[in-house]
Amino acid sequence: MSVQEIEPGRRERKRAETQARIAEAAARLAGEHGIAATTVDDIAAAAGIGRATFFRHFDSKELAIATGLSDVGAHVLADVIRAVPADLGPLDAIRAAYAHLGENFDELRPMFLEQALLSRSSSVLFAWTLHLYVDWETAIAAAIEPRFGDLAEADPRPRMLGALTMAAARLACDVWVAGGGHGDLPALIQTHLTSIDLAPAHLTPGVS
Amino acid sequence: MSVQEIEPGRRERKRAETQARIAEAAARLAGEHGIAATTVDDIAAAAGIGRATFFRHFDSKELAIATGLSDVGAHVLADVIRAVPADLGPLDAIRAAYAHLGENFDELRPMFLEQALLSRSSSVLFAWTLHLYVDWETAIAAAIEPRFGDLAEADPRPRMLGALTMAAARLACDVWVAGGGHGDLPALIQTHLTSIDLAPAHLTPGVS
DNA sequence: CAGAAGATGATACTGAGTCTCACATTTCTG
DNA sequence: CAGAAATGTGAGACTCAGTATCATCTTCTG
Repeated sequence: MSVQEIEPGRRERKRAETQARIAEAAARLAGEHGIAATTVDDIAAAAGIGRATFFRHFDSKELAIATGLSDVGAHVLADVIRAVPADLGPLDAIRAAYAHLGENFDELRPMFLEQALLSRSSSVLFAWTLHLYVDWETAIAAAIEPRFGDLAEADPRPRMLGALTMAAARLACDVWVAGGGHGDLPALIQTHLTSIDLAPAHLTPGVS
Repeated sequence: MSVQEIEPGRRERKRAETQARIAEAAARLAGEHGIAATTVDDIAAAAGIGRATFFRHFDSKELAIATGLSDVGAHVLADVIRAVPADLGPLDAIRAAYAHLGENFDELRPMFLEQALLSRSSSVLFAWTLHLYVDWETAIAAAIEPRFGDLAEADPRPRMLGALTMAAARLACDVWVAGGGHGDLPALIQTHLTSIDLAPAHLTPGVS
């Protein structure tokens, strides 16, 4: 009850800022000099912290890089989903969010391509990228949950749809990168997302 | 054209055997003493090879452990899918394969639970487990591909369905582990797999 | 059987990740 | 507002993962 009034704790905010600074430095240095040539000491120095502090924020070098690479482009999806008209169903909301994110894709294209190539250049980094995807899955699931009208207790659908969304993004990105980064990535993601038809009518009754 | 006649190369077979021996030793030692307490030297010694040879077979300690953990239970899915009646559609084939694998699940339950807990006990190991899942995705996609009647060039459906299958397995396993490993894991996977209804009719026309 | 190609083990080296400790900063409490 | 408690920080030491090199041995090819 003295200096800080509105804030939700000064420590937490500083911590988040430091974390973002580390991730940004990690991704930038890895992009400039390559992953192998970027040491934790370099990243820590660039972020203005000590080496020990680095590991208090990230479990590994690769996780910091992966976080820095994707903070720019992906975790925002959950926020966009929340901002989309409330009368859209879960899947439609995701599609609308991707459409919204794709609007100024051309500006971001070079950055996206560089990040996609980098995260696929090392299997360690790719593994950590996949680990991050699980976090986003959870975030997406939480964001679309209110849009299910008939949600039972412990309903698997939000999580499954979150996983499906991230899978669509990842596989579409694979195709996009294989094509040299030309082509419309957001549209590719939408194509992937809506490619499979899992209507109950297609299930053969009696199979197990 | 002297001693080896039928074999597909002696080198390749030995290499596969060594790899399996390493993975088995890695998973066993990690299960007995924990991941942190298991060094690459230990694993190499237990597998009867030198330290340098270990890294010629696996990119990391965690990948070897993850491979050893899951070789027992999951990569076989693709083979089972191929063995299932040819007139079943892609999704039905996957469901039938899970049903088949679930038949003697009770015997394997303790092993599955131990492995699931272990792979979730360390975020590094979990990241590498996710990395393996991508390989399985690909294997599953290849196995169900012939079951799509109308497959276009570079059709995303097999890969998407592969990803969906692995997501269902992973998320169901999360729920299963959270419930203490009681409950019917194969049935949980099936529930997850068929939970989301992605019929085209549900897509609102005009949403971007 | 001889040479090519590849696998192996030993060794040395870099750097990731962990731990501990002294010190600084923030938050809590009276 | 002060002092206490809790938490964040950097520095240094240490273990071990992961890489590179080289001599030796095994497997394939003709």
